[in-house]
Amino acid sequence: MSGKPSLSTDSYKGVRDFYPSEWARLSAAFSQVRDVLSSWGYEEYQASPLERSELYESKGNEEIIRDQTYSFEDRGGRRVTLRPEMTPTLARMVAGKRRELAFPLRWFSIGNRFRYERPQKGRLREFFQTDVDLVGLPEGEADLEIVQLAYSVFRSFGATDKDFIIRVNSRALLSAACRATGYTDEEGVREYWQLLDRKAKMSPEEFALARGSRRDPLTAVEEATDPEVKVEKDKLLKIIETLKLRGISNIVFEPEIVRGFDYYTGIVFEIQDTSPENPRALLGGGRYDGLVSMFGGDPLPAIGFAFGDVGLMDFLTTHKLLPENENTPHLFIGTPTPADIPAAQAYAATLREKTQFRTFVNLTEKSLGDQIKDAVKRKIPYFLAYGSEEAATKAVRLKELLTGTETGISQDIVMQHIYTKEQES
RNA sequence: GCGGCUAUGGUGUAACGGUUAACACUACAGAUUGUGGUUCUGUCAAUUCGGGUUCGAUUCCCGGUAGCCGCCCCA
Repeated sequence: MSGKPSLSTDSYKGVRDFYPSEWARLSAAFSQVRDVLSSWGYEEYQASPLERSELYESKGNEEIIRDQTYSFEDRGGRRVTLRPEMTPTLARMVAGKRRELAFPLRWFSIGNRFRYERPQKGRLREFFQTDVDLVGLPEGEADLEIVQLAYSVFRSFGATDKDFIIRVNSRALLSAACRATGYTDEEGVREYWQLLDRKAKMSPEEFALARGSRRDPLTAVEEATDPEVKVEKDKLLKIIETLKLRGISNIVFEPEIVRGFDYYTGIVFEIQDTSPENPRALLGGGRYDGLVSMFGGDPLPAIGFAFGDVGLMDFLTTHKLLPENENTPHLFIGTPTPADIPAAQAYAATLREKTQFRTFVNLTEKSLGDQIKDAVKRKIPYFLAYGSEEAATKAVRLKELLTGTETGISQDIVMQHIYTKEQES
């Protein structure tokens, strides 16, 4: 390359390229998540990232839509938004077929989300998120299952209860506390919640100053003298108690957590990393009983949670829990001369035929020595040369590149040999 | 949207107001034409972009862009 490149190889601002080794790690984590969710009977669904803009606007707060999503007009004059979150899509899909679906639904989806924001730590313009929802059941056992499921996902990676903490609160409790302290107007309540959301970043004095002279709803939660507050608080404490009895030791009542979404109506919760380097919420969720009815019809209760890939990978890295995944081919089949390629390809085909065996044939004109170098560089564990000699004798010399040992065996048992070796290690 | 810091080959670093911008790794080629890793030799490859100061700028100044960090926001 000489001179200046006319075209940048950088990815677009705030999005990532995943080269095979990186994608292998991420997709291994996704597989793990899929396995756990499937084992609980949750079914995967998928939808396009393109949505009509109204889907997000109908929840209010137009500023967010305008400033913080990728929105544009298509050639037919339709306003389009790249989905910033999955829940409205889920609600739309559920509402669209509510007469034919078998409730309760246990659904999940793993896919990309887009937010037009300034990229910074843990926040990108495109990220992958797993959304898990249980639709059609009112508060009760469904709430317990969803929290248990979130816990199980993290535990399945090998995390212990010390690695993370589940913080639980209730929107119903917060609402009752606000009413009890005289926050009657919706706007005032929302302002207070936003303030509460930031409380962790503020000093107590700053918080008191920002709150003004009114009585703090958190005090009402603490005292629980108001009957309505007491009912909600007892209900929440009971849930936490039950979850502890079911083996979740790292769950706490945290009256300050709010979660950002407006549509939450009941329990809200988040999972936080306990390591000091990674103080962000890794997973968030809650009950949203009103969302589906925005599409008409009776309210349909639902509860769910979501977690992003960035936080998850940070968590797994800091706690050394990254699952191993090998996308790497098992075997490099070298060819002494280009004329050997057809025979080698035919042999490779027989190796692939019955299993997921990952192998390919050298198509370059490099010498066998260079082909081996190539295989080493690609971190491929096995190498064999396939040429006229092997085609005639039906025997190959299988080379284990890590140790340098070479085994002369019948070409029919190569796969078996490699699998046996892998099981031993 | 606001603020701070940063920007040198593909990667990680170095240096300087003045001739060929250094080193390591990587890549590529060869020593080595049916069996690698070591070693040796060689080659390719960079001062983010625009403007200013200056005899001269990669270096100093301003702006753009990008990255990181913080704020706002997090629906």
